[in-house]
Amino acid sequence: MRMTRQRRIILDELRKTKDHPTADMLYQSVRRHLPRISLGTVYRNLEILAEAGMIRKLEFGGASRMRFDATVSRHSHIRCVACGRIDDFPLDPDLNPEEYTAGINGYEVLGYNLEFYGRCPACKAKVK
Amino acid sequence: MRMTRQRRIILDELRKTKDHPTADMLYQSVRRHLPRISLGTVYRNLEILAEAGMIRKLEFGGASRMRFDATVSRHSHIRCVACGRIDDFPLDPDLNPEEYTAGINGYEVLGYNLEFYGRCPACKAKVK
DNA sequence: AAAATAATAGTAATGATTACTATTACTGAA
DNA sequence: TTCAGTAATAGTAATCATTACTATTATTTT
Ligand SMILES: [Mn+2]
Ligand SMILES: [Mn+2]
Ligand SMILES: [Zn+2]
Ligand SMILES: [Zn+2]
Repeated sequence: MRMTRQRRIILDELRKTKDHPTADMLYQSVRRHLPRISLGTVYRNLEILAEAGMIRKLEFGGASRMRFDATVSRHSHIRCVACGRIDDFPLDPDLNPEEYTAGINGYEVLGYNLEFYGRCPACKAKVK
Repeated sequence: MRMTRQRRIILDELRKTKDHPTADMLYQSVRRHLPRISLGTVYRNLEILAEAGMIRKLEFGGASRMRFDATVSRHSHIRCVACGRIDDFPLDPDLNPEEYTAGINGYEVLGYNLEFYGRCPACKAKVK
């Protein structure tokens, strides 16, 4: 993977913020450094950087757009139901989701979504 | 809310299955009873039924399409990473997510996503 | 029955993401 | 230092699930 000027700046801009910007938000800030970059390049590089494990791609249920995160260590998020803002939500491995009542990051916690992923019986059987 | 023929059949078809069909899958099965129904009507009624609390609308991170569920009581789901199939995943309120290692529904559990929602400090301040 | 209202079928628009393509930039031998 | 091979880019078009629009039809109320 070549670290092109475009790729470098996209990564730097993402690392600058504690937000979890969309591709388009990132496109806007990268454009201040590279006015001729295209949105497609931003998408492609975010995908490649995520693939390489240098950033994380976040897709929330209910929200239409993907978000990107420079923090790759495992953590959860909390989304404001009013404005859509997304903040980090550090997990305590000893707590179950019901027990997070304290207002982390100043948020009022209203609820959570928990979904699992895995391999179904049929797909397990197929490839072993 | 009028219980039209279309709305009734959409609800019935959803209740017939333990799957978590997309709007289009439902559209296909409803069409066997009402060949002239439009996809827009299916979407609109699913929205209205969800609003009324008669069904649940599910939106998973990573999956592009919304899913619908006739079971309205609180439960989680597990998605097969290979084929996209979605099954119910009953939650034990005393367990934290890490502890679901046993293969529920015959699934091999690979991981989970946990996201919270609430109101951020700014939005809390705004409307009280 | 007439008027008011709700819902529908069919179609168009939306919008985020992905795909395509001709051009440009980098790389690493000869 | 060429020069071929490859990777990446800018710009644009396509995709596709969902939503919006609109003229018509169905149901309820008066
Ligand atoms: Mn984060
Ligand atoms: Mn379910
Ligand atoms: Zn907010
Ligand atoms: Zn499967």
